[in-house]
Order: sequence, then C-alpha cells, then structure tokens
Amino acid sequence: MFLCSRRWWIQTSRPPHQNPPTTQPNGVSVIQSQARRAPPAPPLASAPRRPRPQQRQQAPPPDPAPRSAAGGTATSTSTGRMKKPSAEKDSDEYRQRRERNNLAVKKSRMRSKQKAQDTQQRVNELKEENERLEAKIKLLSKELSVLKDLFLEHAHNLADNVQPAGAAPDGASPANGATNNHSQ
Amino acid sequence: MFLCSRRWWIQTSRPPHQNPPTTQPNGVSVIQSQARRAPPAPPLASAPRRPRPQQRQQAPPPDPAPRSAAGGTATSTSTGRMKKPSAEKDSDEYRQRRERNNLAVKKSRMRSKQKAQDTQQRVNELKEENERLEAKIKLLSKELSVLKDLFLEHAHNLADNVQPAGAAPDGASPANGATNNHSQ
DNA sequence: GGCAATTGCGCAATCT
DNA sequence: TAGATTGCGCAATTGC
Repeated sequence: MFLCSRRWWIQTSRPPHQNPPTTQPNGVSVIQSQARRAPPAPPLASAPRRPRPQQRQQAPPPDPAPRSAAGGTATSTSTGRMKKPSAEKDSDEYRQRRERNNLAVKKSRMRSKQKAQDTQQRVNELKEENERLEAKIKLLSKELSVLKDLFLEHAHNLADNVQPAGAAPDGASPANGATNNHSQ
Repeated sequence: MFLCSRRWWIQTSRPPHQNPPTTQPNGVSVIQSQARRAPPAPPLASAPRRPRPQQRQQAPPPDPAPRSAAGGTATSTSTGRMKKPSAEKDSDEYRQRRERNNLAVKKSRMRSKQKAQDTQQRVNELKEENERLEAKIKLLSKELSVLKDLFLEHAHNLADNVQPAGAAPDGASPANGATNNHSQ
C-alpha cells in the first residue's frame, strides 16, 4: 500500500508558488463550503481513537525535489503541462472530500493543541506536587534530627548518671539507634 | 496598527477552493525556491527568543464570515472579479516575501514542535523525581517511626527500672519527644 | 477500497 | 520593515 489514492496525474517539477490567480466557476460548492464553515463549532468528539505510535515514515523520495509542496493546488509547470485536471476541482465529489478533510484537519489540530495544553498543565501540577513533597521531606528530616538529638542527649545524661551507680539500667544502647544513617 | 499590511485588494466572497490550475512564468524564482528547500536542514537556532506572554487578540471580526480562509491564493470569485491582482504574485518582491515567510513558518513550527517535545520530557522527568521523593518520604517516615518506638520502649524500661530506685535519674521526659505528632 | 486522522507545506493576516 | 505566529486549505500518507 503505497500508491496514491486519488492522485493519478503525474507530478513533475513544479514551482513552489503555483496557483497563480485565475478565474474559476463552481458557485454551488462555494455556497456549500461556506455554509458548512458557518456553524460555530460542531460537537467534535474528544476521544482520541488512534494512538499512531510509530513514526510517520515519509515515502522514499528518490526525487531530489521533495514534493514541491501542496500549498495550494496542483497546477501546471512553466512548461504548460497540466498536473491536475481542473475538472477534478469542480467535481462535486472532490469538494465533498475536501470539505470532510478540512473538518478532520481542524479537529485533529484542535486535539493536538488541547493535548499540548494538557501536557503543560501536567507539568505545573507535577511541579506543585514536587514542592509539597520536598516540604514534607524537610519536615520529616527535621523531626528525625530532633528526635535523634534528644536520644543522644538522653544517652549522655544516662551515662553520666548511671556511671556512679556502677551499672547501666538498660542493656540496649540508645546511641545505636541514633547512629542510624541520616541520609538516603 | 490594525490595517492589512499588504492586502489592499478587496476580499469579498471567495470559494474555499481557489487557485485552479493555470500556467505561470517566473522560472528563476522556481529554481531559487527549490534550491532553498533542497538543503536538509539549516542550523536553526534553538533558543526561544520570544515569550509572547499576552494572548493573541484577534481583530474584531464584525463579518460573520470567518475569513474565507487563506488556503491557496486570492483569486476571483464566480463573478470573475479579481480580488488579488495577478501582477502581485509575479512580483519579484512578492516572491521574496513569500519565501522568507515560508522559512519563518517552518522555523516557527519546528520550534513549536520542539517545545512540545521538551514539555513532554519535562513531565517524564518530574514524574521520576516525584517517585524518588515519595520513596524518600517513605524511608524517612519509617526511620522516624522506628526511632519513636525505640524511644517509647526505652522510656518504659527506664520507668520500670527507675521506680524501684525511688528517683528518676533524668528530669527530661523521653515520652514527651515521642509524643510528637507523627502526621503532616 | 474507503475514510478519518495526521502531517508537511504554502498563503495571508496579525503580532512583535 | 521584517521576522514570528497562527488559522486555514490542500495533498500525501497512514492506519483502521
């Protein structure tokens, strides 16, 4: 599956600035398309149906000329050779396809933008949470420090007071607990 | 500043599908533009120079019709009235402007994409850091808990052993420290 | 084969 | 005046 779906007209060398001003009929489709664009904004589903994980592998462009862009419409080259039959553009089916695609494009871009916004917001949220966590760590560290100091102090007092008695009232060595690694 | 920069030709109703196939001269600019697009990818600075803090205030559009899109090129309506003088498009200056703008657009989009990627990466980094912080909190909490238990235990032993002696060797009450609020 | 979703691109209007 | 952004349509691709 690699052939163009509907582009059977040969594409040769085309200047990047095609479609010079020209008159063209087809007033009906005009009305249609405009009428379609008129509505503020159709529901526009929000569920991202397709993940599309793999990278868009651009088709092998053996031709040095990338693709001569699709800015406007396929037209003729300076040679005068027509690349895209104008009849196509007048086709009702063509217009319908274009309209549908245009809608799809809008939808896709909207989603893309929304996603970017969401990601940015996620960053903000995570940053806030990080701050909360850091604060908590600071608090716990301090609490731990105080407790350890208290422990050490008590141990010393105990030693000073006990020594005269000639025996420790407690086999456990409080200093042991206070020696716990404070880091990590 | 609110007037159009260069679009003095009146814009009326224009079909969404303008620029029908037409021949057009100007071979030089063609070569130029193609030659320009040929290079893989110019350096393209990576530093975000413009913050653009304020919202893009869209010009007051009293016209119900959005803007008739700029998809390709201004052309004529079904009436045959030319909206954009074809002479403009052949203008060398016009082509130069277009070329420059096209480059700017590419650059801008590239940056935009890069930024989005960076933001996504930032999310990942923040998530990782969050996990580290949570782990640290867990560890500290456990450590604190152990120490407090040790403290309480010691206090009890002390009380049991001291009572018989008839006097506490230490005025400080260990239980006091252990009573510290464990939460928050 | 068909169709919606993506994506790269050029144009024109704006913004800076 | 010029570069940067942004919305939009077109055409090529992709994936279902």
